[in-house]
Amino acid sequence: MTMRSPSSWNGGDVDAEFSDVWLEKLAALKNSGVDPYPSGLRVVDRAVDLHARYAEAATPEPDRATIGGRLMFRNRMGKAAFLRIQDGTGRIQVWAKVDRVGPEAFAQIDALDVGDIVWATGTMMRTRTGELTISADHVVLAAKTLHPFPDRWNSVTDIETRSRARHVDLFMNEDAREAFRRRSRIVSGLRRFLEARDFLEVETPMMHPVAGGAAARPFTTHHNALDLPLTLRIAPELYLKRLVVGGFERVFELNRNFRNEGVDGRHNPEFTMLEFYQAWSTWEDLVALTETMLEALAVDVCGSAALPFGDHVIDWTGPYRRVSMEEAVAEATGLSGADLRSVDALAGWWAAGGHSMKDAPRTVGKWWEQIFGEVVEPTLIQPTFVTHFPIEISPLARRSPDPDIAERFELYVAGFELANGFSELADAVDQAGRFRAQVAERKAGDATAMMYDTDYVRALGHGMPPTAGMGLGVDRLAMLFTNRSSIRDVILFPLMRPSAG
RNA sequence: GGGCCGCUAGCUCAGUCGGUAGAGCACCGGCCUUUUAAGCCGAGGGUCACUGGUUCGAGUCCAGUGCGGCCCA
Repeated sequence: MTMRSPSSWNGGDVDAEFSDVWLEKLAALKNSGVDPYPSGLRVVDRAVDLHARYAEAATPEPDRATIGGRLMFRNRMGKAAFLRIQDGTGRIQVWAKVDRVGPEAFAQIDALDVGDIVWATGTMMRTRTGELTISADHVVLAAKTLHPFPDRWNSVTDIETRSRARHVDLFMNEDAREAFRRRSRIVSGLRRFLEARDFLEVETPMMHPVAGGAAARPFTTHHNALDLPLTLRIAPELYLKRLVVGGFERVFELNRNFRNEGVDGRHNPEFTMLEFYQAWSTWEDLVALTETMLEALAVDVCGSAALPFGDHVIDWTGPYRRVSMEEAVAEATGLSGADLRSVDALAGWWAAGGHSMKDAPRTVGKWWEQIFGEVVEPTLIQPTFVTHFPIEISPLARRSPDPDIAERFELYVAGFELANGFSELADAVDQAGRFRAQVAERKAGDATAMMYDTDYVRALGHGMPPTAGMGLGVDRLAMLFTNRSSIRDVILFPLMRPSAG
């Protein structure tokens, strides 16, 4: 049986959920008049503050300290005990002996289990070996655990157990706590960076009549009172640009998107994306802004611009390498000149490499996309801007002087896509045509092709200033900044099948 | 969707050639007033993921299913 979780439903049977041993402990406490879940206890001190305050004091003044937290280790020795308590900041040791707390109170301390939430008050001291310790006057059970404590040495390592029971992962593993603290600093750092540049944070709908702004399958849902089919959003893009039309010239949204696709080490069906739009700008302005932002964020959050990731050290110092998709494909294939714009030449190279021709692309741009994704993408370890994307896979981006090429870029790091941005298409008539082409592809069987968004075309018709916009995958950035190879290690509660237990 | 791997006590894991189900920690009982993964003595705890098959006998071999992990598409 695996560790129980909210997703494993047993019909609410308490006796099935908790073993007899622990329910008997709980009953014994209640029978002896001890409230196992008391209210109103307050803490005055935190472990990290105590360690800082007495760092220089060999024999600290007998100042009072009052702390609370989870009992992580306990050394009982007859008529005295050491308790090591972990609060939200760290650990502090508590020393309790019977001739100070009294025999009745000591019996209750003796009955504590590792894993209990404990409150303690006393005076500061150091042990014989110099460890800062609270010599307790009172130790009180603040919340009784009903579960056996995980292995003291090995903790909980299985990624499934850690994901399903994140609370256990967090109180057992400091590196898990640190990863999620760092993720929080990444999010707040991104927010501060943009707010300092006069961006306005907005919240646009998560439920869309027409899911748009990206090539992805949506989740579907339904509004009862309006009898309205809805989809969860796959991107906030179209709403954000309608705000730019409205005159909010710098907007961003830092929030969840939902894509009804597979789950693996880099994909969770709901994921956090930063999207921002800046009027009176081009894609090249955002490339520069992105370099500035990520370098500053790495230093701010991680203390360095050179961060380990797997076997690599990623150097987040700008400027990053730039390569056009056509150059990247030329380098990968050895093709040149007209061959790079020839479906036959590209298909020939692909087939000659022994690759499958099943569902082969029918346009130059889609061949570039396929060859790039297959051959080039995994090799882009250091931050690299790939630029000048094919127009037919960029239905919301402005055309470059070459009408087959969009003013678009993507940022690749560690072999995967981290960000995607472009100069926004402002021509409502061109946009209408691009949507129609997408609808045609959808009818031809591409379930990820976009749908025609009338509201968006109508909005563009009011005139949008020349604008550039970008989306950045926050979960993936968190992976890169915390050196985690699985997205499940940086999402507190990743989607998982309900466990059988 | 395909391939490979995993699933044994609450946790981390052993389990040989098919022959009585194991260890450490946790939990329970006893001792222990400065420990540091405290220590010492003793006890309990198992639907070996599930279903079926082969066999005198299956944790072990075979097939299927479930959940998960890694790689590929």
